[in-house]
Amino acid sequence: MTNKNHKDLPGKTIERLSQYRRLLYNILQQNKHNVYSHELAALMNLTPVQVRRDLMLIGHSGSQSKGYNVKGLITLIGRIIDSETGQKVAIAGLGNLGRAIMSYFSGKREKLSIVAGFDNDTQKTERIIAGIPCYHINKIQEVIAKENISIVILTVAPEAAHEVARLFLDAGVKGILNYTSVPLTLPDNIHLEEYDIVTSLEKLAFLVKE
Amino acid sequence: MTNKNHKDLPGKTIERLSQYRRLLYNILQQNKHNVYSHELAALMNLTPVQVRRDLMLIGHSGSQSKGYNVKGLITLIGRIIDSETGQKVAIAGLGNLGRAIMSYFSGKREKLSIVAGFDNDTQKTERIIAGIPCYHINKIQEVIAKENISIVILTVAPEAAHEVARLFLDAGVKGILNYTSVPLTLPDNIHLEEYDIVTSLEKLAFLVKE
DNA sequence: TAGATTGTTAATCGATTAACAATC
DNA sequence: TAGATTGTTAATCGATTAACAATC
Repeated sequence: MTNKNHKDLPGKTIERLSQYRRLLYNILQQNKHNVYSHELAALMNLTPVQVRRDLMLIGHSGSQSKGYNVKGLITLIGRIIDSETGQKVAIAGLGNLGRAIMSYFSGKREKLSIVAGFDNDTQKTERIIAGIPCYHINKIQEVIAKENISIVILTVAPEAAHEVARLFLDAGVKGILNYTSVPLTLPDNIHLEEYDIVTSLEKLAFLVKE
Repeated sequence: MTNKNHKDLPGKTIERLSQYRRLLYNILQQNKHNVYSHELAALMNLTPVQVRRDLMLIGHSGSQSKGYNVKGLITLIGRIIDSETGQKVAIAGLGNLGRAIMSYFSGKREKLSIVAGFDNDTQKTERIIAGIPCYHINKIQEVIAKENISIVILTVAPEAAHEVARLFLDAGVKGILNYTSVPLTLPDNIHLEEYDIVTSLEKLAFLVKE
């Protein structure tokens, strides 16, 4: 049964859809037009059942003889996770991490592009880094409105995290990807993803020492 | 009841312990020696119950009048997640992301230190970056053994991910923190944490567009 | 005593996996 | 028909939250 309401797809399924798509592009480049659930599963370290269940949830069906059609699946995933009109992203904080993300993303996703960088250090602003124009943070309001930016990636220093987040919220941003080590508390209508490098390294260290 | 067997603490609890500890250090710096579960919860965007349950699982008890003792809790968390002797970490890939992590970590954790960087570009190796000596990847075996490094952070290009991971496994590393966008398949006795920036940004974009 | 808090079990929620029918 | 595969429900597992007793 097709699940028309993509809003209520499990969060983990959404994450995997993003990863399936990337692998599917690779598969297509190898001129392979169909793929079995166990092949995708092996590539992603999952069980074939989980792959089939994810595809069931988005209403993509395959054939027992040939598996799933790669192009069709790429298209469907795009219809689900991409926005039709495209979404624009800003980066706050142009240190090593900010620049790493900038150059990593540069031109990768059609529907999701980083279009502005911000920093409070004038040495780093009013110029173009990795193809992306960079501004002083006192231009947040102006640039966010003009470019219609809906998402910001926070890579600022911990001390500045709360304040900078607030500036972007006031400017109208709807989602924050928080790479500072400071947990943020945001209004309910703002979406938040947080990731903390220290935490994941400490967790791994805990697992390794056992 | 004290859970002596820290091995089977829930993974999510381990992650939160790392974050509690960081906040507790801040609290201590403000000369606050006790903290209530609702205070910690507010700082981390959790419910007080969840905080209390985590602390129950590690066997730390508080007082109804004063809450939890900050120093005692820091010490206990350290006993659980740190290794007594300390653990050493290498970074593979000295691009923007690798360097961001290096400078971020530099001297932050006593029991967990990044002691070597590796790259295949000789321009970036045989020198010291952010206080950390950097070597050509043909020295992996030698350096990992000499320094007794048990964890590697992978920030290499996607094409190189599998090959480089293998080199480190062969050299005896026990855990991999994978920041390449390539999912890795590893032997059961090797611990793995993966994080993919593109996936989290795409997930956030999906949530925002709804 | 009333109010605030900790500590703990049971219930719920979310995600994965087992089991198996249906199809090629 | 036998074997491999997809599709789907039910069972299980893991994590969070609700409920409440105990204590200061």
